[in-house]
Amino acid sequence: MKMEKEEVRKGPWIEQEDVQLVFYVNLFGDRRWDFVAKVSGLKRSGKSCRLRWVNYLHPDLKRGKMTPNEERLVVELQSKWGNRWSKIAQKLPGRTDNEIKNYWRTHMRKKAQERKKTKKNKKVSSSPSSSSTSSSSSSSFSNSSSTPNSPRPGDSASAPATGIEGERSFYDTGGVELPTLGEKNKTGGLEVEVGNKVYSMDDLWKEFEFSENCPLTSQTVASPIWDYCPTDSLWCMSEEESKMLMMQQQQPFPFYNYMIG
DNA sequence: AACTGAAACAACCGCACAAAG
DNA sequence: CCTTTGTGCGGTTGTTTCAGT
Repeated sequence: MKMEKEEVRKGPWIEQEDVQLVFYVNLFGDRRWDFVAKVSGLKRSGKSCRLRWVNYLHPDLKRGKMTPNEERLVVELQSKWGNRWSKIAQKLPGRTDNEIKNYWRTHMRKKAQERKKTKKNKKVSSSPSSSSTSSSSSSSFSNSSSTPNSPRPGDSASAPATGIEGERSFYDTGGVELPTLGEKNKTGGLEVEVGNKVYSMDDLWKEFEFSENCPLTSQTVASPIWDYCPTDSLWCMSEEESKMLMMQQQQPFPFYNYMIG
C-alpha cells in the first residue's frame, strides 16, 4: 500500500488526537494500525498510532510509580533475559516495555553512580555500608553488555506482543476483531467483514453501544484520556451522543467521509 | 525565587520478521 | 520464489517534571 505523500504529524499528541485514536481503535481493534491511522484521519503513521495506544492510551495501563515488587521483578527478569523488554513486560501486567525500558535506564544510571561512589568510598575508607537507598535491586545488576542481548531467535518466542502461543497479548484490546476487514468496501457500501459475518455500519454502531459488554467500562481506567471522555467513555455512549460529540470536534471525524465518501 | 542537574516520561528511528500478493 | 507491507521490538533522543542548592 503506498502511503500518500501527505505530511505526517510528529511530536507530542494532543488531546483531540487521543480521543480520535481511541475511538477508532475501539471501532476496528488494535491490529490494523495503518488502516486505523488512515481511516481516523489522523496525520500520523500507523506506527505512531500503535505506539501511542500501547504506551499511553491502552485502558489496562497502570500508571504511576513502579512498586518495589515490580522493581524487583524487573531487575530479576532483566538479569535472566537481558533486554527483552517486551518479554519482561508480559510479566508485569499493566506495564509497557517502554516504561520498563525507561525504568531500567534510570535504574542503571543510579547503579552506575552508586558504584562510582562506593568505589571512591572504598578507596577512602575500607568501611562498607554504602547506604544505598534503592538497594533492593542491588546484586543482580547486570548491564546489557554483561547480559548479551540474546539475539532474537526467529523471534517467534519474542513475538511477544502477541504473547505466547494462543495467549492474547496484553495490548490486545479485543476490540472488534477484523481479521479480514475489507478495508474500504470495494463497492463503496458501508459494510465491514468480521470473521465470516458482514456487518453494516449500523451494526457497527450498535456494536458500539454495547455499553453492557463494553470491556472498558468495567475496568479501572488509567489513561488521562479516559478521564477526558465525559462520564462514560466515548464508545459507551449512545449513538446519538457519540455523533453529537463528533460534530463538536472542530474537525469532525473523517471516518464518515472515508466510509461514505 | 531562580537556577541547575537528575529522573521520568513520551516519542521517533531503524531493523527484523511474518504474511500477503 | 521475490517483493511489498504491516507490525513489533529495542535503542535512542527530546521534553517535561521534580528536587536540591
